[in-house]
Formats: sequence, C-alpha cells, structure tokens
Amino acid sequence: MHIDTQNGFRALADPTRRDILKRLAKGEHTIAQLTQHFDMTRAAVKKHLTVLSDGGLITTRAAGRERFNALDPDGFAPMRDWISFFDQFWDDQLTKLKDAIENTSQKDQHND
Amino acid sequence: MHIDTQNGFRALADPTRRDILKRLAKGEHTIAQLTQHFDMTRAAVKKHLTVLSDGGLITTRAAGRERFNALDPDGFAPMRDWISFFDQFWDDQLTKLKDAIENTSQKDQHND
DNA sequence: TTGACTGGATACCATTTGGTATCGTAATTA
DNA sequence: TAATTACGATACCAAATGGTATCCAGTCAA
Repeated sequence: MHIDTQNGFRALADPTRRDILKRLAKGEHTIAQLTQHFDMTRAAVKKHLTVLSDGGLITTRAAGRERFNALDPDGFAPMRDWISFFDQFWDDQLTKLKDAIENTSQKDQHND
Repeated sequence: MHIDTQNGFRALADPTRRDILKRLAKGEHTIAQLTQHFDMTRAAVKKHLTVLSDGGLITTRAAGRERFNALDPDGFAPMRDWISFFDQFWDDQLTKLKDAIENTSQKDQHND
C-alpha cells in the first residue's frame, strides 16, 4: 500500500520544488515567470514541474503559447494522511508526559 | 526558512525508510531485527537509519552491544505543518465548489 | 511571412543516492 | 581466553538526480 505516496513524497524532497509550490500558492505561474525567481535555467525548472506533476501536486492549463501551472491542493492529502498516522504516537508521548507530571506533583495547577 | 524540513522530507522520500517508520511504530527494533524484513544488507538498513536520524524521525538507545531504534514522533511535526499550509487552498476549492452549486441551484438542499 | 517569444525534448555532465563487500570494535558466551 | 554476536565505518559501484546546453515546434506580432 501507499505506492501512490511515492511520487508525492519524492516531489516534496527538493527545496526548489517546495519553493515552487509556495509560489504557486499565490497564483498561477508560467515557467518563464517561475524561472525569474530561481538561479537556474528554464529547462531545470521544467524538470521540477514535471516531478511535481507526477506527484499530483500541480496542474497545467494551456492558453495560447503559454502554459499556466497551478496548485492541485488535493494532491497533498495522501502525504498529509500518511504523516498523520504518526500523530497518535505524539499523543501517546503527551499522555505519558501528562501521567508523569501528575504522578510527581499531586497539586493540579491550571495555569493556561 | 524551512531548512529544518529538508532532512525530514528527504528521509520520507524513500519507500524503505517509510516502511521502517511503520515498523518502528509497533515498537523499538535493532538493526538486525529490521534487516530481517528487508531484502538488503544490514549496512544498507544502517544507512537508512542514519538518514532517518538526520531527519529527526528516530532516536537510538544503546543497551549493551544492542542499539534500539525508536520513533521520534515530534520529528514529524515540521513536515506535517508544512503540508498543512496548503490545506487552506483545499478549503478554497471547497468554497468555490459550494458557491458554484449554490449559484446554479437556488434550492438549498441539506443532505449530509 | 518573417521574426520573436513561449515552451517541450533530448543529449550530456557532475553529484548524490541506494546498495554491497569488507574490515574493525565492543560485548556476550562457551 | 577464544569464538561469536551486534554493530559501525569505509571503500566501492550502478543508477538516479539536478543541472546545462542545444535544438525544435507552436503562437503571436510586425
């Protein structure tokens, strides 16, 4: 299972791609527009966009000779869900901590 | 910013490492125990554990000649938070869809 | 219809990555 | 003490990755 998360996690593993996603969060961008913000060629940016597309994190809309890249918010769900699985262990830690505190001091202080 | 998520996202990008995390979710494991479940050498598993440790996702406890590897649930928070930033766009999509539906049919149906 | 501007495709390169094989070291046990 | 077990470290290899340079195909404007 979770084969479908592979391309997604791979897409998120590169800082340039995460930066691209943050920029697309502000609205659609063409490759040329994105390339302005990075110290690399258009071809390199294009490769990153392909990886992001494979991960299901972006979509592309063609208009004339331009191609607008946009976020695909649904694409984040598999990774978010995968990570959320581990929240229960964080909760367990919290519970343990809470138990430890309650066992050391009987006084129940309600400060924030 | 978000330099601290780099090692974490990198750690999650490999299916073997995600599998290791799932197994550690069931409890501590030594390298030898983990290696039994994978078709690779102990050295390869060790490398994965190093990457996971760099990502802050696991901790190691030494006991005699054994070293028990365990989840570090806190380590998932940076990635979970980073991804959660994009939840707002998923909500926006829902809002747009909701608006579109309400504009096309005046009748307000309250089915679930 | 030229030209100029958008972007895709590919060949190529250096580095990183996932893996093995091998050796060394500390801890257990016969 | 000697052999075994559990692990770390390192050198090495093939493949994937991030990047460039280059060429090619549409599309728009003069």
